[in-house]
Amino acid sequence: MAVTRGCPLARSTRSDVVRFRGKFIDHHLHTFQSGTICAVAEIKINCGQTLAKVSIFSGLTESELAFLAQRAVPRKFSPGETVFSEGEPCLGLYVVESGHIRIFKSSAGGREQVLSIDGPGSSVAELPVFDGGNYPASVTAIDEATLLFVSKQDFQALCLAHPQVALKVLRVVGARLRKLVGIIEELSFSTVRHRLASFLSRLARTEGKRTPEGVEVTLPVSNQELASQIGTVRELVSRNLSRLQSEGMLKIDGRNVIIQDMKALDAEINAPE
Amino acid sequence: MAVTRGCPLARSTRSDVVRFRGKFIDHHLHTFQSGTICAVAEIKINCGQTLAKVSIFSGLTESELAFLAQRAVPRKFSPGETVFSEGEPCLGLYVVESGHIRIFKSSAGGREQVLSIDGPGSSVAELPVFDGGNYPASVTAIDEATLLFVSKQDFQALCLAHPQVALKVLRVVGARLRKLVGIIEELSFSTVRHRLASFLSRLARTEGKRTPEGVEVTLPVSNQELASQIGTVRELVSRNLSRLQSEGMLKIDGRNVIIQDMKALDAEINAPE
DNA sequence: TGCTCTCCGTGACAAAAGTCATCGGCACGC
DNA sequence: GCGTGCCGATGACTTTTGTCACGGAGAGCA
Repeated sequence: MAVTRGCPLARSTRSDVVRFRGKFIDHHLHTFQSGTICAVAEIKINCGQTLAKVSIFSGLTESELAFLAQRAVPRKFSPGETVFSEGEPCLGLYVVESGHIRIFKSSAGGREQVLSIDGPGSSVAELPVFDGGNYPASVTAIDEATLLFVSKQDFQALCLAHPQVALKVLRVVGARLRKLVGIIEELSFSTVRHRLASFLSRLARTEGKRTPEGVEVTLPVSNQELASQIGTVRELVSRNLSRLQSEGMLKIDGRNVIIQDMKALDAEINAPE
Repeated sequence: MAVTRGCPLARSTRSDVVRFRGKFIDHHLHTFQSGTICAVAEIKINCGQTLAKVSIFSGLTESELAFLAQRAVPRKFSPGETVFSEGEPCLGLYVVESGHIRIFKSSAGGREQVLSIDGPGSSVAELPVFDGGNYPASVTAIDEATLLFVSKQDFQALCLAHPQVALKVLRVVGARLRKLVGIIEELSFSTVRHRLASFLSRLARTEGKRTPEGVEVTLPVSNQELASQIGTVRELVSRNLSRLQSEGMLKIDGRNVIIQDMKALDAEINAPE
């Protein structure tokens, strides 16, 4: 219960002005009428365009999007600010317009387990909207982020009126479920070393640069955060990274990692046990 | 990779006649016309009634259920028989008519992690139906079980025609997601001892009998299976049970467990770490 | 009766995970 | 320039987890 870890991922860029804005437009404003505040009205103009890009809303007509845009409430968040917390009653879902969010569970002992990191176009909490329960996990903004809030009622109505949307939601949710099952698999069957190797390999594939020395990647986060993402603690990440380095697979320089032996790393992942 | 564990949960009641029946009506028969085989036609009569009891189909009209019943293909399984395996392309979903099924992942090392145990009225694989991917986990029958197979196409059509069904599916899927998140939480944050205590406590609450000695429960499964359910190995379940016993919380007699100190057990669950 | 299987419990280890404490670096703000 | 906080590395331990190997109980079968 102790633990004052501060907000993970939130770094230098803190801005309390924006934070205030975030607080200002709060949860209970989904009954909010557009146009009362200029800045907000302005954001709304973009909503239609943003919404069209969101996978679950693609395929809706112009006017349907407008309908939705009318009802979507934009909320701004500063890095580390919480969108909602595990256990709170679910009022509606969010769509990420810009920035990134972090969905996670936290333990009594102060540890955190990241379930998903999502960027623009993703929707968050599509599911608790339907089963009536509380939010099963917490969500915070990673960077400066704008989310659109859509109330439970509006969204359910939309799904009834447009079965296509419901099918899209199911598709998205399918992906989410796969991700969760993947996490379970890794936690249940593999070691920290495996998970770390797996993380690095994924990173290398998605954004590694080939250099004569090997594939170069930049760790996007601190060891602490990395630990939360692969389900362990800071120290073990540090130690395992060192170990991989001493075994000659990697070369670490701050957050820069050069994977010298990609084969060995991948072999690590499909290792016997 | 070694491991010849035999089929878990499948016990004495094996019947090869039924197994043959199960194989006979196979995956590719969803184009199957009703009436060609008497026995099957007979089962179909019950389909409508069964389907009405399935949560995702409740609320459909008589004729809609009949429509679905026409297309649903019954398949029988013997204990331990596999319904489908992880990685296979998803052809449709199943509804449990009778018996129980076991959804699980297996590791290269031969370990298994149970994701869910479902009984009559549950649907299985609602999700991969929509996102087009393969089945994310394997499913086997636990006991003698009858499942109804509904093809992807039929089900999608149904959802489009009856948005209510889609919403129901979303509700069901919400529950599934919660369960998965719960598993992740337990795996990530707690020890085998915790998970075991948690399992016992749950069991005691749902089907414990009060006796002068304490709450009496019967373990529904072998230690091996229990291990798969809480994400560990046989030996650890055995050892931890013994330890709880030696600490005076339990009294174990075969699969009969008397929880003498329910308070201590629950304290164990919400323990510091 | 003996054979085979599954199930359960355990001892002996080995390996992995996690805790605690310490140290040095770096950025920021006052 | 100095305190404060986050960050990373690492040593020293403890606990937990997992593996291997064995032995014994009990069911089912030929």
